[in-house]
Amino acid sequence: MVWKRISQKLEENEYRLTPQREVILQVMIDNRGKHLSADEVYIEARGKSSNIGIATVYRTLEKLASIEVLYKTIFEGGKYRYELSLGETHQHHHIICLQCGNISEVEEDLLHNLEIHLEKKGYKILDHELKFYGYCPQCNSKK
Amino acid sequence: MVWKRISQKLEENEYRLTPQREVILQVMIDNRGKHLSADEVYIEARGKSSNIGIATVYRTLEKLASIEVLYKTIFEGGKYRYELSLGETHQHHHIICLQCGNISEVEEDLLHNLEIHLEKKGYKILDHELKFYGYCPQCNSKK
DNA sequence: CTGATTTTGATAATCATTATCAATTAAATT
DNA sequence: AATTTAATTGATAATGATTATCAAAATCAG
Ligand SMILES: [Mn+2]
Ligand SMILES: [Mn+2]
Ligand SMILES: [Zn+2]
Ligand SMILES: [Zn+2]
Repeated sequence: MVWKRISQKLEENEYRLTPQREVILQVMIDNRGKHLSADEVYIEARGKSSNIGIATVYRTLEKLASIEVLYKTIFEGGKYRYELSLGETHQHHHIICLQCGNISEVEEDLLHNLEIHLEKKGYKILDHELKFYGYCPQCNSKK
Repeated sequence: MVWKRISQKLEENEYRLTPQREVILQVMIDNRGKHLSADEVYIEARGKSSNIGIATVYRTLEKLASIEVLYKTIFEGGKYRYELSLGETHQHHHIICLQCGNISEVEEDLLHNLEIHLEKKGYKILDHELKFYGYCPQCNSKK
Protein backbone atom coordinates (compact mmCIF):
# COMPACT_ATOMS: atom_id res chain seq x y z
CA MET A 1 0.00 0.00 0.00
CA VAL A 2 2.64 2.49 1.03
CA TRP A 3 5.22 0.90 -1.24
CA LYS A 4 2.85 0.93 -4.14
CA ARG A 5 2.32 4.65 -3.84
CA ILE A 6 6.04 5.22 -3.48
CA SER A 7 7.11 3.16 -6.47
CA GLN A 8 4.52 4.92 -8.53
CA LYS A 9 5.93 8.30 -7.54
CA LEU A 10 9.43 7.10 -8.33
CA GLU A 11 8.34 5.86 -11.73
CA GLU A 12 6.52 9.08 -12.57
CA ASN A 13 9.72 10.93 -11.90
CA GLU A 14 12.04 8.35 -13.45
CA TYR A 15 13.99 7.62 -10.31
CA ARG A 16 15.24 4.08 -9.89
CA LEU A 17 14.51 2.17 -6.74
CA THR A 18 18.09 1.23 -5.90
CA PRO A 19 18.98 -0.97 -2.90
CA GLN A 20 20.18 2.11 -1.02
CA ARG A 21 16.98 4.01 -1.66
CA GLU A 22 14.99 1.00 -0.62
CA VAL A 23 16.85 0.82 2.68
CA ILE A 24 16.33 4.51 3.34
CA LEU A 25 12.64 4.25 2.51
CA GLN A 26 12.30 1.27 4.81
CA VAL A 27 13.82 3.32 7.62
CA MET A 28 11.31 6.07 6.98
CA ILE A 29 8.43 3.61 6.90
CA ASP A 30 9.59 1.93 10.11
CA ASN A 31 9.63 5.35 11.74
CA ARG A 32 6.28 6.57 10.56
CA GLY A 33 5.12 9.46 12.73
CA LYS A 34 8.65 10.38 13.77
CA HIS A 35 10.73 13.22 12.37
CA LEU A 36 14.24 12.06 11.57
CA SER A 37 17.36 14.03 10.78
CA ALA A 38 19.76 12.91 8.04
CA ASP A 39 22.23 11.50 10.53
CA GLU A 40 19.52 9.58 12.37
CA VAL A 41 18.45 8.03 9.08
CA TYR A 42 22.09 7.29 8.33
CA ILE A 43 22.58 5.43 11.62
CA GLU A 44 19.50 3.29 11.09
CA ALA A 45 20.28 2.68 7.45
CA ARG A 46 23.76 1.45 8.33
CA GLY A 47 22.15 -1.15 10.52
CA LYS A 48 20.46 -2.58 7.47
CA SER A 49 23.19 -1.99 4.91
CA SER A 50 26.50 -1.40 6.60
CA ASN A 51 28.32 0.37 3.80
CA ILE A 52 25.80 2.94 2.71
CA GLY A 53 27.32 6.43 2.51
CA ILE A 54 26.16 9.55 4.26
CA ALA A 55 26.15 11.46 0.96
CA THR A 56 23.68 8.98 -0.45
CA VAL A 57 21.45 9.51 2.55
CA TYR A 58 21.45 13.27 2.08
CA ARG A 59 20.88 12.95 -1.65
CA THR A 60 18.09 10.44 -1.29
CA LEU A 61 16.21 12.33 1.40
CA GLU A 62 16.39 15.46 -0.68
CA LYS A 63 15.20 13.68 -3.77
CA LEU A 64 12.34 11.92 -2.03
CA ALA A 65 11.24 15.21 -0.51
CA SER A 66 11.27 16.85 -3.93
CA ILE A 67 8.76 14.32 -5.25
CA GLU A 68 6.72 14.57 -2.06
CA VAL A 69 7.31 11.05 -0.82
CA LEU A 70 8.87 12.68 2.24
CA TYR A 71 8.04 15.91 3.96
CA LYS A 72 10.97 18.08 5.02
CA THR A 73 10.79 20.56 7.83
CA ILE A 74 12.83 22.05 10.61
CA PHE A 75 12.08 22.10 14.32
CA GLU A 76 14.37 24.33 16.35
CA GLY A 77 17.82 22.77 16.45
CA GLY A 78 19.20 23.89 13.15
CA LYS A 79 18.82 20.73 11.15
CA TYR A 80 16.27 19.47 8.71
CA ARG A 81 13.99 16.59 9.61
CA TYR A 82 12.07 14.26 7.36
CA GLU A 83 8.97 12.15 7.74
CA LEU A 84 7.04 9.87 5.44
CA SER A 85 4.35 11.79 3.67
CA LEU A 86 1.24 9.84 2.81
CA GLY A 87 -0.88 11.27 0.07
CA GLU A 88 -2.12 14.28 2.03
CA THR A 89 -2.90 17.24 -0.20
CA HIS A 90 -2.19 19.65 2.64
CA GLN A 91 0.50 19.11 5.21
CA HIS A 92 -0.66 18.19 8.72
CA HIS A 93 0.10 20.53 11.63
CA HIS A 94 2.51 20.02 14.52
CA ILE A 95 2.30 20.83 18.21
CA ILE A 96 5.64 21.20 19.91
CA CYS A 97 5.63 20.88 23.71
CA LEU A 98 7.89 23.51 25.23
CA GLN A 99 8.29 21.41 28.37
CA CYS A 100 9.06 17.88 27.19
CA GLY A 101 9.84 18.51 23.55
CA ASN A 102 7.28 16.01 22.32
CA ILE A 103 5.88 16.67 18.88
CA SER A 104 2.34 15.64 18.14
CA GLU A 105 0.35 15.84 14.98
CA VAL A 106 -2.94 17.48 14.15
CA GLU A 107 -4.70 15.80 11.29
CA GLU A 108 -7.59 18.23 11.16
CA ASP A 109 -6.85 20.97 8.69
CA LEU A 110 -9.26 23.73 9.76
CA LEU A 111 -7.48 26.51 7.91
CA HIS A 112 -10.23 26.89 5.41
CA ASN A 113 -11.57 30.19 6.69
CA LEU A 114 -8.09 31.67 6.59
CA GLU A 115 -7.36 30.39 3.10
CA ILE A 116 -10.66 31.70 1.82
CA HIS A 117 -9.84 35.03 3.38
CA LEU A 118 -6.53 35.08 1.48
CA GLU A 119 -7.96 33.92 -1.82
CA LYS A 120 -10.41 36.80 -1.61
CA LYS A 121 -7.38 39.08 -1.50
CA GLY A 122 -6.06 37.52 -4.70
CA TYR A 123 -3.66 34.91 -3.36
CA LYS A 124 -3.64 31.32 -4.53
CA ILE A 125 -2.81 29.03 -1.60
CA LEU A 126 -1.23 25.69 -2.42
CA ASP A 127 0.03 24.47 0.92
CA HIS A 128 0.73 25.54 4.46
CA GLU A 129 2.97 24.79 7.38
CA LEU A 130 1.63 25.31 10.86
CA LYS A 131 3.38 24.75 14.16
CA PHE A 132 1.86 25.30 17.56
CA TYR A 133 4.00 25.89 20.63
CA GLY A 134 2.69 25.16 24.08
CA TYR A 135 2.23 22.27 26.48
CA CYS A 136 1.12 18.75 25.72
CA PRO A 137 -1.74 17.25 27.81
CA GLN A 138 0.69 15.44 30.16
CA CYS A 139 2.84 18.49 30.87
CA ASN A 140 -0.17 20.75 31.00
CA SER A 141 -1.87 18.69 33.72
CA LYS A 142 1.30 18.50 35.83
CA LYS A 143 1.35 22.28 36.38
CA MET B 1 7.07 54.50 20.83
CA VAL B 2 9.00 51.53 19.51
CA TRP B 3 12.15 52.55 21.39
CA LYS B 4 10.22 52.97 24.58
CA ARG B 5 8.92 49.43 24.41
CA ILE B 6 12.38 48.13 23.55
CA SER B 7 14.24 49.89 26.33
CA GLN B 8 11.64 48.65 28.77
CA LYS B 9 12.21 45.07 27.62
CA LEU B 10 15.96 45.53 27.92
CA GLU B 11 15.59 46.93 31.41
CA GLU B 12 13.30 44.14 32.54
CA ASN B 13 15.97 41.68 31.45
CA GLU B 14 18.94 43.72 32.64
CA TYR B 15 20.54 44.09 29.23
CA ARG B 16 22.40 47.29 28.59
CA LEU B 17 21.64 49.35 25.54
CA THR B 18 25.20 49.61 24.22
CA PRO B 19 26.07 51.63 21.09
CA GLN B 20 26.36 48.39 19.09
CA ARG B 21 22.97 47.14 20.22
CA GLU B 22 21.50 50.51 19.41
CA VAL B 23 22.88 50.37 15.88
CA ILE B 24 21.53 46.86 15.35
CA LEU B 25 18.14 47.83 16.68
CA GLN B 26 18.09 50.87 14.42
CA VAL B 27 18.76 48.59 11.45
CA MET B 28 15.85 46.38 12.47
CA ILE B 29 13.57 49.38 12.92
CA ASP B 30 14.59 50.85 9.55
CA ASN B 31 13.71 47.51 7.97
CA ARG B 32 10.39 46.98 9.63
CA GLY B 33 8.38 44.42 7.67
CA LYS B 34 11.48 42.81 6.17
CA HIS B 35 13.11 39.60 7.33
CA LEU B 36 16.85 40.00 7.60
CA SER B 37 19.59 37.43 7.99
CA ALA B 38 22.52 38.01 10.34
CA ASP B 39 24.85 38.93 7.51
CA GLU B 40 22.36 41.39 6.04
CA VAL B 41 22.10 43.07 9.43
CA TYR B 42 25.89 43.04 9.65
CA ILE B 43 26.26 44.82 6.28
CA GLU B 44 23.78 47.52 7.22
CA ALA B 45 25.16 47.91 10.71
CA ARG B 46 28.65 48.45 9.34
CA GLY B 47 27.28 51.33 7.33
CA LYS B 48 26.38 53.06 10.59
CA SER B 49 29.27 51.89 12.75
CA SER B 50 32.14 50.68 10.64
CA ASN B 51 33.93 48.55 13.19
CA ILE B 52 31.11 46.50 14.64
CA GLY B 53 31.94 42.78 14.71
CA ILE B 54 29.93 39.97 13.14
CA ALA B 55 29.99 38.06 16.43
CA THR B 56 28.31 40.97 18.13
CA VAL B 57 25.60 40.95 15.49
CA TYR B 58 24.90 37.25 16.02
CA ARG B 59 24.94 37.61 19.78
CA THR B 60 22.70 40.64 19.78
CA LEU B 61 20.11 39.21 17.40
CA GLU B 62 19.95 36.06 19.48
CA LYS B 63 19.59 38.00 22.68
CA LEU B 64 16.92 40.33 21.33
CA ALA B 65 14.97 37.36 20.03
CA SER B 66 15.16 35.68 23.42
CA ILE B 67 13.41 38.64 25.03
CA GLU B 68 10.93 38.87 22.15
CA VAL B 69 12.05 42.20 20.82
CA LEU B 70 12.81 40.36 17.60
CA TYR B 71 11.11 37.39 16.03
CA LYS B 72 13.37 34.70 14.61
CA THR B 73 12.31 32.35 11.89
CA ILE B 74 13.58 30.53 8.87
CA PHE B 75 12.33 30.67 5.31
CA GLU B 76 13.82 28.04 3.01
CA GLY B 77 17.44 28.94 2.42
CA GLY B 78 19.02 27.48 5.51
CA LYS B 79 19.57 30.62 7.50
CA TYR B 80 17.71 32.32 10.26
CA ARG B 81 15.98 35.60 9.64
CA TYR B 82 14.87 38.25 12.11
CA GLU B 83 12.24 40.94 12.13
CA LEU B 84 11.16 43.53 14.63
CA SER B 85 8.40 42.18 16.80
CA LEU B 86 5.89 44.69 18.02
CA GLY B 87 3.95 43.68 21.07
CA GLU B 88 1.85 41.03 19.33
CA THR B 89 0.80 38.25 21.66
CA HIS B 90 0.61 35.79 18.80
CA GLN B 91 2.98 35.82 15.86
CA HIS B 92 1.55 36.99 12.53
CA HIS B 93 1.42 34.62 9.57
CA HIS B 94 3.46 34.66 6.39
CA ILE B 95 2.57 33.96 2.77
CA ILE B 96 5.51 32.95 0.61
CA CYS B 97 5.05 33.30 -3.13
CA LEU B 98 6.47 30.29 -4.93
CA GLN B 99 6.88 32.31 -8.10
CA CYS B 100 8.51 35.59 -7.09
CA GLY B 101 9.62 34.76 -3.56
CA ASN B 102 7.82 37.72 -2.05
CA ILE B 103 6.82 37.30 1.57
CA SER B 104 3.68 39.03 2.75
CA GLU B 105 2.14 39.19 6.18
CA VAL B 106 -1.26 38.23 7.46
CA GLU B 107 -2.22 40.17 10.51
CA GLU B 108 -5.53 38.41 11.06
CA ASP B 109 -5.04 35.53 13.46
CA LEU B 110 -8.08 33.33 12.74
CA LEU B 111 -6.63 30.22 14.37
CA HIS B 112 -9.06 30.38 17.23
CA ASN B 113 -11.19 27.43 16.18
CA LEU B 114 -8.08 25.26 15.84
CA GLU B 115 -6.68 26.34 19.18
CA ILE B 116 -9.95 25.70 20.92
CA HIS B 117 -10.04 22.29 19.33
CA LEU B 118 -6.58 21.55 20.74
CA GLU B 119 -7.29 22.93 24.18
CA LYS B 120 -10.27 20.61 24.36
CA LYS B 121 -7.81 17.76 23.86
CA GLY B 122 -5.76 18.96 26.84
CA TYR B 123 -3.11 21.07 25.13
CA LYS B 124 -2.20 24.56 26.25
CA ILE B 125 -1.33 26.67 23.20
CA LEU B 126 0.99 29.62 23.74
CA ASP B 127 2.00 30.60 20.26
CA HIS B 128 1.99 29.48 16.67
CA GLU B 129 3.91 29.80 13.45
CA LEU B 130 2.02 29.60 10.19
CA LYS B 131 3.38 29.85 6.67
CA PHE B 132 1.33 29.66 3.52
CA TYR B 133 2.86 28.70 0.20
CA GLY B 134 1.26 29.72 -3.05
CA TYR B 135 1.08 32.68 -5.40
CA CYS B 136 0.82 36.33 -4.54
CA PRO B 137 -1.93 38.38 -6.24
CA GLN B 138 0.47 39.70 -8.90
CA CYS B 139 1.85 36.30 -9.88
CA ASN B 140 -1.56 34.70 -9.59
CA SER B 141 -3.16 37.10 -12.08
CA LYS B 142 -0.33 36.69 -14.59
CA LYS B 143 -1.12 33.02 -15.12
C1' DC C 1 39.82 55.60 41.81
C1' DT C 2 39.69 50.28 42.10
C1' DG C 3 38.33 45.96 41.36
C1' DA C 4 34.45 43.21 39.48
C1' DT C 5 31.37 42.40 35.69
C1' DT C 6 29.74 42.82 31.10
C1' DT C 7 30.43 43.40 26.46
C1' DT C 8 33.01 43.42 22.37
C1' DG C 9 35.78 41.98 18.18
C1' DA C 10 38.97 38.86 16.04
C1' DT C 11 39.35 34.52 14.98
C1' DA C 12 39.23 29.52 15.63
C1' DA C 13 36.13 25.66 15.95
C1' DT C 14 32.00 23.21 14.96
C1' DC C 15 28.39 21.23 12.49
C1' DA C 16 25.17 20.40 8.83
C1' DT C 17 24.93 20.28 4.16
C1' DT C 18 26.68 20.41 -0.67
C1' DA C 19 30.05 19.68 -4.31
C1' DT C 20 33.46 16.87 -6.58
C1' DC C 21 34.96 12.94 -8.82
C1' DA C 22 36.43 8.39 -9.74
C1' DA C 23 34.39 3.85 -9.36
C1' DT C 24 30.33 0.95 -9.62
C1' DT C 25 25.98 -0.37 -11.30
C1' DA C 26 22.28 -0.52 -14.44
C1' DA C 27 20.09 0.47 -18.97
C1' DA C 28 20.24 0.95 -23.89
C1' DT C 29 22.31 -0.09 -28.23
C1' DT C 30 24.79 -2.73 -31.40
C1' DA D 1 26.87 -10.97 -25.29
C1' DA D 2 29.80 -7.16 -25.72
C1' DT D 3 29.96 -2.20 -25.90
C1' DT D 4 28.44 2.28 -25.12
C1' DT D 5 25.85 5.52 -22.31
C1' DA D 6 23.74 7.24 -18.31
C1' DA D 7 22.61 7.11 -13.45
C1' DT D 8 24.06 6.29 -8.90
C1' DT D 9 27.13 5.68 -5.22
C1' DG D 10 30.73 6.48 -1.51
C1' DA D 11 34.75 8.86 0.08
C1' DT D 12 36.10 13.02 1.04
C1' DA D 13 36.90 17.98 0.32
C1' DA D 14 34.64 22.39 0.40
C1' DT D 15 31.30 25.55 1.93
C1' DG D 16 28.60 28.42 4.80
C1' DA D 17 26.23 29.57 8.86
C1' DT D 18 26.58 29.67 13.58
C1' DT D 19 28.96 29.16 18.09
C1' DA D 20 32.91 29.13 21.21
C1' DT D 21 37.07 31.20 22.95
C1' DC D 22 39.64 34.69 24.89
C1' DA D 23 42.09 38.87 25.56
C1' DA D 24 41.02 43.79 25.40
C1' DA D 25 37.79 47.51 26.19
C1' DA D 26 33.87 49.53 28.38
C1' DT D 27 30.88 50.01 32.21
C1' DC D 28 29.36 49.49 36.87
C1' DA D 29 29.38 49.32 42.12
C1' DG D 30 31.53 50.52 46.20
MN1 LIG E 1 4.64 15.20 11.29
MN1 LIG F 1 6.95 38.88 9.23
ZN1 LIG G 1 5.04 17.87 27.10
ZN1 LIG H 1 4.61 36.38 -6.43
